[in-house]
Amino acid sequence: MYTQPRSSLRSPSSFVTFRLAKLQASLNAQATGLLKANSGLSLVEWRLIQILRMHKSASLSEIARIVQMDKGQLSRKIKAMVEKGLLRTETDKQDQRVQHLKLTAAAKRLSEKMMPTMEARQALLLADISADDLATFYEVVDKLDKASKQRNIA
Amino acid sequence: MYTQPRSSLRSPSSFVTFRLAKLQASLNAQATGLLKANSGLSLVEWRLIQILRMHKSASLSEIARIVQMDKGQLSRKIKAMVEKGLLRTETDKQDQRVQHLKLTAAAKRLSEKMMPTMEARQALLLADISADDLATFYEVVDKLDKASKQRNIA
DNA sequence: ATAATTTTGTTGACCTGTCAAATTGTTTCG
DNA sequence: CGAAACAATTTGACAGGTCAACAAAATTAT
Repeated sequence: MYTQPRSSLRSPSSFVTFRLAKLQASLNAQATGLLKANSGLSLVEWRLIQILRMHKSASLSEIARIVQMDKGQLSRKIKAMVEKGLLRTETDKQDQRVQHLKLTAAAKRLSEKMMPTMEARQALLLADISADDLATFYEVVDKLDKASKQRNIA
Repeated sequence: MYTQPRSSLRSPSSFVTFRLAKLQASLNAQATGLLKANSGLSLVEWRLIQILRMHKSASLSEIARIVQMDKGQLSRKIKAMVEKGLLRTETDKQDQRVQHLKLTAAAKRLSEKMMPTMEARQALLLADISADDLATFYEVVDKLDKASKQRNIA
């Protein structure tokens, strides 16, 4: 017996992706606002700083792999951050193409300063959500992520 | 007794928002690819067409409210879509500022043509997800959405 | 009626995200 | 060695998204 697709597409908002897109926009606006008000950092800058806080030093390509961010965008962003005094670059001794990126003291200070706010935000976001529900949520996110990699449909 | 924040922020990828951002990028790429291959529509065009399929006729401001999209972006997009022959505009009789937007036959044909693919995609995305898990997922999305509207933190 | 306010839509400026081509340095292999 | 293949980064072009200023029309308040 044939059953209707679970979420019929009569309404655009029933597309999973519509809802996620709206959520994403809202989350971005919130984070961008907090960062701007408290540190002057952009969202991308904040993310790069967090990556480098973890990895101490990484090259553009490594970062691109880790966050799945576009190389081109990264290249430009890094250039700007070096000019703003947030990053230092060191050319690799063996391979002169690769630049190792490191945080400057200024970037570390800004990161320290923002961290409580960003953790408070994360806590606020998750406040009403039970551990079980959150686990289920992440499972679904992972499944969607996997399915979204598939490029041949119909 | 104090417990660690549920998701400690040692790793950037533990931010809910990191994961959602990556998922979003992947979903967008998938949809954009399908649309381009099968119809030449952009993602935004597809979304606007779906909104108008539901509402028959709507003004720019109404759409902006429905999808929470920027007025400026909409204005330009609509102009382009009128030029491409996807939309018609009709000036309101009572209020000469408002333009009612309607789909052209061409837009409806394209939408019909794409719909099976987009429904198949939606089905693929949700294939492995139980109804219960999906419900939980949507609940969490709604909670995140609400929390993301809060602008004063810390 | 008319001045002040609000609403609708347009425009300019600017940032982010994606794709592809170009550049430069490194490695592989005949 | 030297040509071809490969990898890291840069650049150009363009779509998407956000913000703020603006003009025109409508509403309201006096």
